[in-house]
Amino acid sequence: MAVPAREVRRRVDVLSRALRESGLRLTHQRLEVVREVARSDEHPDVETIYRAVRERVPTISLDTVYRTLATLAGLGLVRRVAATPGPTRYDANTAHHHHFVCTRCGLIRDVDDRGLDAVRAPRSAASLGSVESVEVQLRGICVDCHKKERDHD
Amino acid sequence: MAVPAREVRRRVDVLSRALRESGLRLTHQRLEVVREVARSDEHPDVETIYRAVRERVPTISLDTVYRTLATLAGLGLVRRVAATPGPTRYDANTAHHHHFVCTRCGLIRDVDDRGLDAVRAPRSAASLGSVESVEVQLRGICVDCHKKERDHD
DNA sequence: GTTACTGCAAACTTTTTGCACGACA
DNA sequence: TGTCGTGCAAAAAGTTTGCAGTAAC
Repeated sequence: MAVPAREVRRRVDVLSRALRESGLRLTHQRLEVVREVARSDEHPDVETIYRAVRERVPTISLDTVYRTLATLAGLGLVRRVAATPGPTRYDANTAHHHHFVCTRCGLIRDVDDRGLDAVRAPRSAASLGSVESVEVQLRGICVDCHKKERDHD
Repeated sequence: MAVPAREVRRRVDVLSRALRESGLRLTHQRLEVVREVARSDEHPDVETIYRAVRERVPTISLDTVYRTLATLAGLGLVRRVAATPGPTRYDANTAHHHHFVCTRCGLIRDVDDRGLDAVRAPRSAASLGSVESVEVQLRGICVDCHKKERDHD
Protein backbone atom coordinates (compact mmCIF):
# COMPACT_ATOMS: atom_id res chain seq x y z
CA MET A 1 0.00 0.00 0.00
CA ALA A 2 3.06 2.25 0.06
CA VAL A 3 2.84 3.02 -3.64
CA PRO A 4 2.52 6.83 -3.97
CA ALA A 5 -0.88 8.01 -5.20
CA ARG A 6 0.68 9.64 -8.25
CA GLU A 7 2.40 6.42 -9.24
CA VAL A 8 -0.86 4.49 -8.76
CA ARG A 9 -2.61 6.95 -11.02
CA ARG A 10 0.12 6.66 -13.61
CA ARG A 11 -0.06 2.85 -13.53
CA VAL A 12 -3.84 2.76 -13.81
CA ASP A 13 -3.59 5.18 -16.69
CA VAL A 14 -0.94 3.18 -18.53
CA LEU A 15 -2.76 -0.07 -17.99
CA SER A 16 -6.15 1.30 -19.06
CA ARG A 17 -4.72 2.93 -22.14
CA ALA A 18 -2.82 -0.22 -23.13
CA LEU A 19 -5.93 -2.36 -22.80
CA ARG A 20 -7.87 -0.05 -25.10
CA GLU A 21 -5.03 0.18 -27.57
CA SER A 22 -4.91 -3.59 -27.75
CA GLY A 23 -8.54 -3.56 -28.80
CA LEU A 24 -9.65 -4.99 -25.47
CA ARG A 25 -12.61 -3.65 -23.58
CA LEU A 26 -12.06 -1.74 -20.41
CA THR A 27 -14.78 -3.27 -18.31
CA HIS A 28 -15.73 -2.33 -14.80
CA GLN A 29 -14.19 -5.56 -13.54
CA ARG A 30 -10.94 -5.09 -15.40
CA LEU A 31 -10.60 -1.54 -14.22
CA GLU A 32 -11.00 -2.55 -10.60
CA VAL A 33 -8.51 -5.38 -10.92
CA VAL A 34 -6.08 -2.96 -12.56
CA ARG A 35 -6.61 -0.47 -9.72
CA GLU A 36 -6.01 -3.10 -7.12
CA VAL A 37 -2.84 -4.51 -8.60
CA ALA A 38 -1.54 -0.99 -9.32
CA ARG A 39 -2.00 0.18 -5.77
CA SER A 40 -0.18 -2.70 -4.12
CA ASP A 41 3.51 -3.20 -3.71
CA GLU A 42 3.07 -6.42 -1.79
CA HIS A 43 3.06 -8.68 -4.83
CA PRO A 44 -0.40 -10.05 -4.07
CA ASP A 45 -1.68 -13.38 -5.29
CA VAL A 46 -4.93 -13.81 -7.21
CA GLU A 47 -6.99 -14.66 -4.13
CA THR A 48 -5.82 -11.50 -2.35
CA ILE A 49 -6.66 -9.30 -5.31
CA TYR A 50 -10.00 -11.04 -5.64
CA ARG A 51 -10.93 -10.38 -2.03
CA ALA A 52 -9.92 -6.72 -2.26
CA VAL A 53 -11.78 -6.10 -5.50
CA ARG A 54 -14.88 -7.84 -4.22
CA GLU A 55 -15.27 -5.08 -1.61
CA ARG A 56 -16.05 -2.72 -4.46
CA VAL A 57 -17.47 -5.17 -7.04
CA PRO A 58 -19.19 -7.84 -4.95
CA THR A 59 -20.33 -9.80 -7.98
CA ILE A 60 -16.90 -10.27 -9.55
CA SER A 61 -15.82 -13.86 -9.87
CA LEU A 62 -12.44 -15.38 -9.12
CA ASP A 63 -11.95 -16.61 -12.65
CA THR A 64 -12.41 -13.12 -14.02
CA VAL A 65 -9.55 -12.01 -11.82
CA TYR A 66 -7.45 -14.91 -13.13
CA ARG A 67 -8.32 -14.03 -16.71
CA THR A 68 -7.68 -10.34 -16.27
CA LEU A 69 -4.28 -10.90 -14.70
CA ALA A 70 -3.36 -13.39 -17.43
CA THR A 71 -4.35 -10.82 -20.03
CA LEU A 72 -2.33 -8.07 -18.37
CA ALA A 73 0.67 -10.36 -18.00
CA GLY A 74 0.38 -11.38 -21.64
CA LEU A 75 0.60 -7.73 -22.65
CA GLY A 76 3.60 -7.27 -20.37
CA LEU A 77 1.69 -4.80 -18.22
CA VAL A 78 2.13 -6.73 -15.01
CA ARG A 79 4.61 -9.45 -14.17
CA ARG A 80 4.24 -12.81 -12.59
CA VAL A 81 6.60 -13.05 -9.66
CA ALA A 82 7.88 -16.52 -8.96
CA ALA A 83 9.97 -16.14 -5.86
CA THR A 84 8.12 -18.27 -3.36
CA PRO A 85 6.33 -21.61 -3.60
CA GLY A 86 2.55 -21.46 -3.58
CA PRO A 87 0.15 -19.23 -5.48
CA THR A 88 1.46 -17.07 -8.30
CA ARG A 89 1.90 -13.47 -7.35
CA TYR A 90 1.71 -10.34 -9.47
CA ASP A 91 3.76 -7.19 -9.65
CA ALA A 92 2.55 -3.99 -11.30
CA ASN A 93 6.04 -2.53 -11.16
CA THR A 94 7.34 -3.35 -14.62
CA ALA A 95 10.45 -1.21 -14.31
CA HIS A 96 13.69 -3.12 -13.87
CA HIS A 97 14.12 -3.83 -10.19
CA HIS A 98 15.16 -6.42 -7.65
CA HIS A 99 13.51 -8.22 -4.75
CA PHE A 100 13.98 -8.90 -1.10
CA VAL A 101 12.35 -12.24 -0.25
CA CYS A 102 11.66 -13.36 3.31
CA THR A 103 12.28 -17.09 3.42
CA ARG A 104 10.15 -17.41 6.52
CA CYS A 105 6.88 -15.64 5.71
CA GLY A 106 7.15 -15.17 1.97
CA LEU A 107 7.14 -11.38 2.05
CA ILE A 108 8.47 -9.85 -1.16
CA ARG A 109 9.51 -6.21 -1.41
CA ASP A 110 10.90 -4.31 -4.33
CA VAL A 111 14.51 -3.22 -4.12
CA ASP A 112 15.70 -0.35 -6.28
CA ASP A 113 19.43 0.01 -6.38
CA ARG A 114 21.84 1.32 -8.96
CA GLY A 115 24.57 -1.01 -7.82
CA LEU A 116 22.38 -4.06 -8.41
CA ASP A 117 21.20 -2.67 -11.74
CA ALA A 118 24.84 -2.62 -12.78
CA VAL A 119 25.26 -6.39 -12.37
CA ARG A 120 25.93 -7.95 -15.77
CA ALA A 121 25.58 -11.54 -16.93
CA PRO A 122 28.91 -13.35 -17.12
CA ARG A 123 30.23 -14.22 -20.56
CA SER A 124 29.79 -17.91 -19.76
CA ALA A 125 26.02 -17.46 -19.72
CA ALA A 126 25.99 -17.01 -23.49
CA SER A 127 26.28 -20.79 -23.89
CA LEU A 128 22.94 -21.19 -22.12
CA GLY A 129 21.03 -18.58 -24.06
CA SER A 130 20.52 -14.87 -24.56
CA VAL A 131 20.13 -13.02 -21.29
CA GLU A 132 17.46 -10.34 -21.40
CA SER A 133 17.44 -9.24 -17.81
CA VAL A 134 19.43 -9.68 -14.66
CA GLU A 135 17.46 -9.76 -11.45
CA VAL A 136 18.91 -10.01 -8.00
CA GLN A 137 17.06 -11.75 -5.19
CA LEU A 138 18.07 -10.85 -1.66
CA ARG A 139 16.93 -13.75 0.47
CA GLY A 140 16.74 -13.48 4.22
CA ILE A 141 14.48 -12.84 7.20
CA CYS A 142 12.29 -9.75 7.21
CA VAL A 143 12.11 -7.37 10.17
CA ASP A 144 8.62 -8.58 11.11
CA CYS A 145 9.74 -12.20 11.38
CA HIS A 146 12.74 -11.11 13.46
CA LYS A 147 10.43 -9.22 15.78
CA LYS A 148 8.08 -12.18 16.14
CA GLU A 149 10.99 -14.43 16.96
CA ARG A 150 12.17 -12.09 19.71
CA ASP A 151 8.68 -11.74 21.15
CA HIS A 152 8.09 -15.47 21.30
CA ASP A 153 11.33 -16.22 23.15
CA MET B 1 22.04 -35.41 -16.18
CA ALA B 2 25.32 -33.58 -16.56
CA VAL B 3 26.17 -33.87 -12.88
CA PRO B 4 29.53 -35.69 -12.63
CA ALA B 5 29.27 -39.20 -11.17
CA ARG B 6 31.59 -38.26 -8.32
CA GLU B 7 29.40 -35.32 -7.36
CA VAL B 8 26.30 -37.51 -7.53
CA ARG B 9 27.96 -39.99 -5.19
CA ARG B 10 28.96 -37.22 -2.83
CA ARG B 11 25.44 -35.83 -2.78
CA VAL B 12 23.79 -39.20 -2.20
CA ASP B 13 26.27 -39.81 0.57
CA VAL B 14 25.65 -36.47 2.28
CA LEU B 15 21.88 -36.82 1.96
CA SER B 16 21.81 -40.41 3.24
CA ARG B 17 24.05 -39.60 6.16
CA ALA B 18 22.04 -36.53 7.10
CA LEU B 19 18.78 -38.49 7.05
CA ARG B 20 20.21 -41.10 9.40
CA GLU B 21 21.73 -38.47 11.67
CA SER B 22 18.37 -36.79 11.96
CA GLY B 23 16.97 -40.04 13.28
CA LEU B 24 15.05 -40.67 10.08
CA ARG B 25 14.96 -44.02 8.38
CA LEU B 26 16.76 -44.50 5.13
CA THR B 27 14.12 -46.47 3.29
CA HIS B 28 14.35 -47.92 -0.16
CA GLN B 29 11.98 -45.25 -1.46
CA ARG B 30 13.83 -42.36 0.15
CA LEU B 31 17.14 -43.61 -1.16
CA GLU B 32 15.85 -43.75 -4.72
CA VAL B 33 14.30 -40.29 -4.48
CA VAL B 34 17.59 -39.00 -3.12
CA ARG B 35 19.48 -40.66 -5.97
CA GLU B 36 17.18 -39.16 -8.54
CA VAL B 37 17.29 -35.62 -7.25
CA ALA B 38 21.05 -35.85 -6.75
CA ARG B 39 21.71 -36.96 -10.30
CA SER B 40 19.75 -34.20 -11.98
CA ASP B 41 20.77 -30.66 -12.66
CA GLU B 42 17.52 -29.84 -14.42
CA HIS B 43 15.65 -28.75 -11.31
CA PRO B 44 12.96 -31.37 -11.78
CA ASP B 45 9.47 -31.12 -10.36
CA VAL B 46 7.88 -33.79 -8.20
CA GLU B 47 6.08 -35.48 -11.06
CA THR B 48 9.30 -35.81 -13.04
CA ILE B 49 11.16 -37.31 -10.11
CA TYR B 50 8.23 -39.62 -9.47
CA ARG B 51 8.23 -40.95 -13.02
CA ALA B 52 11.98 -41.51 -12.99
CA VAL B 53 11.98 -43.28 -9.64
CA ARG B 54 9.05 -45.46 -10.61
CA GLU B 55 11.24 -47.10 -13.26
CA ARG B 56 13.22 -48.63 -10.44
CA VAL B 57 10.59 -48.73 -7.68
CA PRO B 58 7.33 -49.33 -9.53
CA THR B 59 5.24 -49.37 -6.37
CA ILE B 60 6.32 -46.00 -5.05
CA SER B 61 3.51 -43.49 -4.72
CA LEU B 62 3.49 -39.87 -5.70
CA ASP B 63 2.76 -38.70 -2.19
CA THR B 64 5.83 -40.48 -0.86
CA VAL B 65 7.89 -38.46 -3.31
CA TYR B 66 6.20 -35.28 -2.08
CA ARG B 67 6.83 -36.24 1.52
CA THR B 68 10.44 -37.21 0.94
CA LEU B 69 11.24 -33.97 -0.86
CA ALA B 70 9.50 -31.95 1.84
CA THR B 71 11.59 -33.76 4.44
CA LEU B 72 14.81 -33.16 2.55
CA ALA B 73 13.94 -29.50 2.02
CA GLY B 74 13.11 -29.13 5.71
CA LEU B 75 16.58 -30.38 6.59
CA GLY B 76 18.10 -27.97 4.08
CA LEU B 77 19.45 -30.86 2.01
CA VAL B 78 17.68 -29.84 -1.16
CA ARG B 79 16.17 -26.52 -2.10
CA ARG B 80 12.84 -25.56 -3.55
CA VAL B 81 13.41 -23.48 -6.64
CA ALA B 82 10.71 -20.91 -7.31
CA ALA B 83 11.72 -19.34 -10.57
CA THR B 84 8.87 -20.32 -12.85
CA PRO B 85 5.11 -20.56 -12.39
CA GLY B 86 3.69 -24.07 -12.13
CA PRO B 87 4.89 -27.03 -10.10
CA THR B 88 7.58 -26.54 -7.49
CA ARG B 89 11.00 -27.70 -8.57
CA TYR B 90 13.88 -29.03 -6.55
CA ASP B 91 17.61 -28.47 -6.62
CA ALA B 92 20.13 -30.80 -4.99
CA ASN B 93 22.88 -28.26 -5.45
CA THR B 94 22.89 -26.54 -2.07
CA ALA B 95 26.12 -24.64 -2.71
CA HIS B 96 25.72 -20.96 -3.35
CA HIS B 97 24.97 -20.45 -7.02
CA HIS B 98 22.87 -18.55 -9.53
CA HIS B 99 20.35 -19.45 -12.20
CA PHE B 100 19.65 -18.93 -15.85
CA VAL B 101 15.89 -19.08 -16.44
CA CYS B 102 14.34 -19.42 -19.88
CA THR B 103 11.19 -17.34 -19.87
CA ARG B 104 9.81 -19.30 -22.80
CA CYS B 105 10.16 -22.96 -21.83
CA GLY B 106 10.97 -22.72 -18.14
CA LEU B 107 14.40 -24.29 -18.38
CA ILE B 108 16.54 -23.55 -15.35
CA ARG B 109 20.31 -24.09 -15.34
CA ASP B 110 22.81 -23.46 -12.60
CA VAL B 111 25.27 -20.64 -13.14
CA ASP B 112 28.53 -20.63 -11.21
CA ASP B 113 30.40 -17.39 -11.40
CA ARG B 114 32.76 -15.61 -9.07
CA GLY B 115 31.66 -12.23 -10.32
CA LEU B 116 28.03 -12.93 -9.42
CA ASP B 117 29.06 -14.42 -6.09
CA ALA B 118 30.68 -11.08 -5.32
CA VAL B 119 27.40 -9.15 -5.59
CA ARG B 120 26.50 -7.73 -2.20
CA ALA B 121 23.20 -6.52 -0.82
CA PRO B 122 22.93 -2.73 -0.76
CA ARG B 123 22.92 -1.02 2.63
CA SER B 124 19.33 0.07 2.02
CA ALA B 125 18.19 -3.55 2.23
CA ALA B 126 18.86 -3.57 5.96
CA SER B 127 15.57 -1.76 6.52
CA LEU B 128 13.71 -4.73 5.01
CA GLY B 129 15.46 -7.45 6.97
CA SER B 130 18.65 -9.40 7.32
CA VAL B 131 19.94 -10.67 4.01
CA GLU B 132 21.31 -14.18 4.17
CA SER B 133 22.05 -14.83 0.55
CA VAL B 134 22.21 -12.98 -2.72
CA GLU B 135 21.07 -14.90 -5.78
CA VAL B 136 21.18 -13.66 -9.31
CA GLN B 137 18.61 -14.74 -11.88
CA LEU B 138 19.60 -14.38 -15.50
CA ARG B 139 16.33 -14.31 -17.41
CA GLY B 140 16.22 -14.79 -21.15
CA ILE B 141 15.70 -17.25 -23.98
CA CYS B 142 17.61 -20.52 -23.98
CA VAL B 143 19.50 -21.82 -27.02
CA ASP B 144 16.90 -24.54 -27.65
CA CYS B 145 14.06 -22.04 -27.84
CA HIS B 146 16.13 -19.87 -30.17
CA LYS B 147 16.74 -22.87 -32.38
CA LYS B 148 13.05 -23.82 -32.45
CA GLU B 149 12.14 -20.28 -33.39
CA ARG B 150 14.56 -20.31 -36.31
CA ASP B 151 13.34 -23.71 -37.49
CA HIS B 152 9.70 -22.69 -37.42
CA ASP B 153 10.20 -19.49 -39.44
C1' DG C 1 -26.13 -4.66 -33.07
C1' DT C 2 -21.94 -7.23 -32.71
C1' DT C 3 -18.59 -9.23 -30.37
C1' DA C 4 -15.87 -9.73 -26.45
C1' DC C 5 -16.31 -10.40 -21.48
C1' DT C 6 -18.35 -12.21 -17.38
C1' DG C 7 -20.20 -15.48 -14.07
C1' DC C 8 -21.27 -19.99 -13.14
C1' DA C 9 -20.08 -24.59 -12.95
C1' DA C 10 -17.25 -28.17 -13.80
C1' DA C 11 -12.82 -30.02 -14.79
C1' DC C 12 -8.03 -30.21 -14.19
C1' DT C 13 -3.55 -29.83 -11.87
C1' DT C 14 -0.80 -29.62 -7.92
C1' DT C 15 -0.27 -30.57 -3.14
C1' DT C 16 -1.72 -32.19 1.46
C1' DT C 17 -3.81 -35.26 4.79
C1' DG C 18 -5.97 -39.47 7.45
C1' DC C 19 -5.67 -44.02 8.08
C1' DA C 20 -4.36 -48.87 8.26
C1' DC C 21 -0.75 -51.89 6.87
C1' DG C 22 4.10 -52.93 6.33
C1' DA C 23 9.01 -52.35 7.11
C1' DC C 24 13.07 -50.36 9.29
C1' DA C 25 16.06 -49.92 13.51
C1' DT D 1 8.65 -54.90 19.01
C1' DG D 2 7.64 -50.38 18.64
C1' DT D 3 7.49 -46.71 15.77
C1' DC D 4 8.08 -44.43 11.59
C1' DG D 5 7.11 -44.50 6.76
C1' DT D 6 4.35 -46.02 2.87
C1' DG D 7 0.42 -46.61 -0.18
C1' DC D 8 -4.15 -45.75 -0.96
C1' DA D 9 -7.87 -42.74 -1.19
C1' DA D 10 -9.94 -38.60 -0.46
C1' DA D 11 -9.69 -33.78 0.18
C1' DA D 12 -7.80 -29.31 -0.30
C1' DA D 13 -5.63 -25.66 -2.88
C1' DG D 14 -4.71 -23.40 -7.11
C1' DT D 15 -5.87 -22.74 -11.92
C1' DT D 16 -8.19 -23.37 -16.41
C1' DT D 17 -12.07 -24.01 -19.52
C1' DG D 18 -16.98 -24.33 -21.88
C1' DC D 19 -21.05 -22.22 -22.22
C1' DA D 20 -24.95 -19.10 -22.12
C1' DG D 21 -26.23 -14.59 -20.81
C1' DT D 22 -24.57 -9.56 -20.43
C1' DA D 23 -22.36 -5.45 -21.35
C1' DA D 24 -18.88 -2.65 -23.87
C1' DC D 25 -17.95 -0.34 -28.10
